[in-house]
Amino acid sequence: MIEKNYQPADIESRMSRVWEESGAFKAGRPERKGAAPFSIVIPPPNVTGSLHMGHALNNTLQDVLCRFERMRGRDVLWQPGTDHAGIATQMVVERQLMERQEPGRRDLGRAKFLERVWQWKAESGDTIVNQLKRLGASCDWSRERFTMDEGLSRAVVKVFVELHREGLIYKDKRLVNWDPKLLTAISDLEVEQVEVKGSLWHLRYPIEGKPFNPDDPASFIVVATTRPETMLGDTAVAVHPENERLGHLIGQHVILPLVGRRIPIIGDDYADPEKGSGAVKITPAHDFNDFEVGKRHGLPQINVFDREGCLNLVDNEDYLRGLPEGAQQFAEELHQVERFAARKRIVERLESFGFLEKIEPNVHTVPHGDRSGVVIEPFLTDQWYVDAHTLAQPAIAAVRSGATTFVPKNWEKTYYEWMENIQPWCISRQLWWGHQIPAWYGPDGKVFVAETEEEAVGHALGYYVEQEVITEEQGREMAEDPAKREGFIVRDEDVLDTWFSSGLWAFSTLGWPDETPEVQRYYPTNTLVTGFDIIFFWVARMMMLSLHFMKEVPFSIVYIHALVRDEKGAKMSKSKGNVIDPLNLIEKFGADALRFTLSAMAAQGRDIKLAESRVDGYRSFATKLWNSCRFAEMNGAAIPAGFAPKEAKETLNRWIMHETALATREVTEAIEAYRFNDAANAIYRFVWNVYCDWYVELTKPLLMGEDGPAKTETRGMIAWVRDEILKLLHPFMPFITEELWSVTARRDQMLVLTDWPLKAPSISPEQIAMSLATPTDPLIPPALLVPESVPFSDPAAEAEIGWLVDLLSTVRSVKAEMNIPPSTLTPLVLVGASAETKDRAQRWSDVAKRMARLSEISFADTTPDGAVQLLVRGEAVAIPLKGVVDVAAERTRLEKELGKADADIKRADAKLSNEKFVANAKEEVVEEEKEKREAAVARREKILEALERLKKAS
RNA sequence: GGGCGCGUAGCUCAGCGGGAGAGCACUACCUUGACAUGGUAGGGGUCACAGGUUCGAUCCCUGUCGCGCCCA
Repeated sequence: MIEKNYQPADIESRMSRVWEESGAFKAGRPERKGAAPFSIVIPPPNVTGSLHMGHALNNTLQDVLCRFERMRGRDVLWQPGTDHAGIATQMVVERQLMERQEPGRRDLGRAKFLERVWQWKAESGDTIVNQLKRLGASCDWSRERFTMDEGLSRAVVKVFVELHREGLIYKDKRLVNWDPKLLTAISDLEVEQVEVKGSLWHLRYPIEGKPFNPDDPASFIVVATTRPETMLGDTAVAVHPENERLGHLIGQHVILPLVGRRIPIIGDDYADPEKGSGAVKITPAHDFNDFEVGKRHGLPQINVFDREGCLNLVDNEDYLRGLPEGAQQFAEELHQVERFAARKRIVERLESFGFLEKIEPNVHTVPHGDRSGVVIEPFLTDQWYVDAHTLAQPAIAAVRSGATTFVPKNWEKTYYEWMENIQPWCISRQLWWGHQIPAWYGPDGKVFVAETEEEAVGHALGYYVEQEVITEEQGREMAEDPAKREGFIVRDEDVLDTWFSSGLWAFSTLGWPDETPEVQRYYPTNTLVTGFDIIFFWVARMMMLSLHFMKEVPFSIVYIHALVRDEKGAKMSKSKGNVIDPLNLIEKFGADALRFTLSAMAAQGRDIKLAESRVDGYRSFATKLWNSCRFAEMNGAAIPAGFAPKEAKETLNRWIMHETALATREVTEAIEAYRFNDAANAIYRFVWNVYCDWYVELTKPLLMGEDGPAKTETRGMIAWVRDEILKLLHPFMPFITEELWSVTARRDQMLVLTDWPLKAPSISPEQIAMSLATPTDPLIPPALLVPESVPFSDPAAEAEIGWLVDLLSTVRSVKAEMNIPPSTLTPLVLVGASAETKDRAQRWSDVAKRMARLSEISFADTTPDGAVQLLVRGEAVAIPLKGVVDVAAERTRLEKELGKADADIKRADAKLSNEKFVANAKEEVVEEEKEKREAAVARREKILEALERLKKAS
C-alpha cells in the first residue's frame, strides 16, 4: 500500500539502510563477474568537512552516472573515501585542545598529539561520509579509504622514494609561500590573491658620496614600495637600463637608510620606469620577483624575519654583515617586532629623518593563506619539491592525444595553460599530521631516503662507517638500538602536502602498490567528476602521478561541473553568510528534490545559481509522481502475467508506449552525453505533461467503466509505464523511486539493480557480423547500417491521441476566452469531418465530454449560425452558443486570429518569393514554409467564413 | 595585463542558423472520484547594444557596454 502522503524523511532514512544491508552498491557482485566494469573514484572530501552545495552537486552527478551504469548491467565501483587534510585537521584538533583548556600541541609533543588526531578522526571523521549517504550516494562503502590508511601510506612512501631516486623529487632552498600563522610552507595553489587598499611608500635612499639633503633630489634616489618594512633586507636598488631620468645612476651605490648598508644601483628590466618612482628596492629574501632579480645579479639574500613574521635582527649574521657601528643598537630596538608593527615604526623613523617622500594610496594584490587568512610571507627555506615540469609532459600528451578528454572540452585549455607553465611543486609541510617524509639525515646533513627506517638507517650507517665517522662496532649498535642512534640519525620532521597522497587516489585506493585484482579490474577508471577549481589541485596531479606509476591515464573522461553559487550569483562563503546548507534543503524538501534540482540545473559550462524555490518545485514533482502511483494502485494497476506492452490493442495504450519509447531514448542519450539537465527535464516532462496530464486522465473513463479486455490491458499498461518511469527516474530520485518500486508490486529485486529500459533493440554480435560481411555502401561504416530505431513506434496512435489532445486543449482555451464558466456544458459540432475524424470522435466521445465539459458531440456539414468556430488540425469545430456567445468578444477573437494568419502568410510569402531563399535554403525548409503557408491560407478562409456568419447572426 | 565565460519573461535558468522555452512568481477560474504540494486557461521578452557574414541571426564573426571567474 502506498502511504497517503509523500514523506521524504521517512523514506530516505529507511531506504539508506535497505540498500546498505543488501550490498547493492558493492562492486564485484558475483552475478556481474562477466560484466564490463565501470569505475569512478570520488573526489575525496576533506575529513574535517561537512557537506556543502559543491559536494551535493558533485556527488549527485556521480551517483546519477553510477546508478545509470549499474542499471545498465555494469559492474560499478564507486570508490569512496576521505583525505586527511593536513593543515585543516591539525587546526581543528588544536582548536579543540584550546577549547577544552588542555595542553597545546607543542606541550603534548608529536606522538601524543597524533594520538589525539586519530582519536578525533575516530569520533568525527565520518561526518561527511554519513552526509553523503543521506544524499543517496551509492558508493561501495565497504571499500571506503582514507589517505592516512596503512595501505595508502605505503603507496605514498613508495612514490616518494621512487621519484626521489629518479631525481624527480629533490630538496631545494627557494622562496616559498610561508604562512606565519600556521608556521608552514604552502603551495602556490593554497595562496589566494586578495585585492587590498594599501599604500605606496616613496622612500629616499641617499646616494653614496653625496651628503643627504631632503631638499636636494640629486642627493638621493626615490624608491616606491608597498612593503617598507622589508627595506631592512634590501640588497640593491633597480632601475630600468633605458630609464632616461635615472639610468645614469646605475653602477653607483646607495646607503640604506636607518641600516647603513651600502648597496648597488643596478639596471634591470624588472624596474618599470612608468610605475611608482621608476626605481624599486630589491629584497631577494622577501619577494618572488626580487628573488629572481637577485639571482640575475648575484645579490645576497638577507632574511630579516623569523618564522612567525617578526623581525629577526640580533645575531642575524646576514643582516649585520658589513654594517657600520651602531647597527647593533638599532637591531636590538626592532628585534622581535611583529611585521606590521615594524612597518609602522620603520616608516615613522624614516619620516623623522626625512627619508619618506610621500605616501600614495595604492590598490594591489596581497597573497593570503587560504586556511589561515593571514598575509603570506615569501620566505627562504629548505623544502622538498616535485619536478612537476617533467611529470607534466606525459600528462599534457595524454590529453592532446585524447586518451583523457575533458567534458566540456573547453577546460582542456585551462589544463594546458596550467600544465605548460607549471612550477616546481613544494610538497613539504611543517606540520605533524600527514605522511612524514621518508628521509633521514646524518650528522653532516646528508640525506638518506628509503621506504623504511631500517633501510635508511642501514644506508646511513654504512656510509658513515665507510667515511670513518663511526666505527663498524658503533654502526652495529646503532642499527640494533634506535635509542643509540638518537641524535645521530634523525628523520625529517616534515610531512607531505595532502594533495601528494590524493594525487595517487585513482590507484592507491585500489590497493596499489600491491598487485590486487581491483587494480587489474577497475583501473583505469572511467570518469572523473569534479569542479573546475580542482583541475590544478587534483586532476593535474592525478594525471601526472598516475601516468608515471601506472603508465596509463587514471580516467578517460573528466567531467567538469559548475560551481554552485547563491541565487544572486555570488560564490557561497561563510564570511558572506550566503551559504545554503544542503542538509537543510534535504530536511525541508527531501534528498530526491535536491538531487533533481541540481541535476536539472547542471547545464554544461554554466554556474548554478541556486534558488530555493526550484527545490520546492521539484519536491512538488516528487509528490506528483507519488500521487500518480497512488492513482494506479487505487485502480488496480498491475502487470498481468505474460503482458507484452508492444502487443497492446488500445490506441491509447499504444500511444503511451510510443511516448515512453521517446522519453526513454531522450533520457538515456542525455545521460550518455553528460547532459544531466536535459535528462532531468525530459523525464520531468514525460511524467508530468504526458503521463499524468494526458495518459492517466484519458484512462479514467476506461478504468471507471466495466471490466473487460480493454480495462485489463489499460491496468497493465499503467503499471508498465509507471515501472518504466521509476527506472528512468531512479538515478535522479533514488529514494522515492525505490520506495514506490517496492510498494507497488512484488518484485524480484530492488530497483537499484533492475535493468535500465532499452533505448533501442540491442544489436547482437551476429547482426554486427552480418553488417560487416555485407557492406552495401563502402562509404558508410557498418555500425551505421543498423537501423537507428526506438523499440516501439506508432505514428497512427500518435496521430489519433494527438488530435484528441489538440481538440481538448483548443476547446478549453476558447471556452475560457469566451468567459464560459467551466461548469457550463456546451455542445460541440464537428464540421465537415472526415471519416477518420468521425471515428475518432466517436471513440473518444466520453472522454472529450468529460474533459472539455461538453454536453454532446455531433456532426454537421456547415458551421451553425452563431457558433464559435475553431480549427483543430485543419478541420473546423464549432461550439453553437446562440445567445451565450458574446458577439463582440468573438469578433475580436476572430480578428486577432485573422491577424495571425495574415502575418503568417505574409512571412511565408516574403520567404518564398525570395529567389535566393528558394535556391539556398534546404529543401525541407522550403517545403516546410510552403506547408505553413497553405495551412495559414486555409485557416484564413475558415476565419473569414466565421466572421461572415457572425455578421449574419447579429 | 593574459585567458575563460556570461548578459534571453518579474526571479532562477534552458535553447544556440529557419515562426522565442521551462520552473518559480503573477492573473482569472475550478474543492471533477491520485494529487489544492493540485487542475484549467492566461498575461508577460526590439533574446544587452552596434556593425558584419547569410536567402535568413537570439544563435556565427567583429566591436562597445555591463557582470563574473581564473591566471599573472
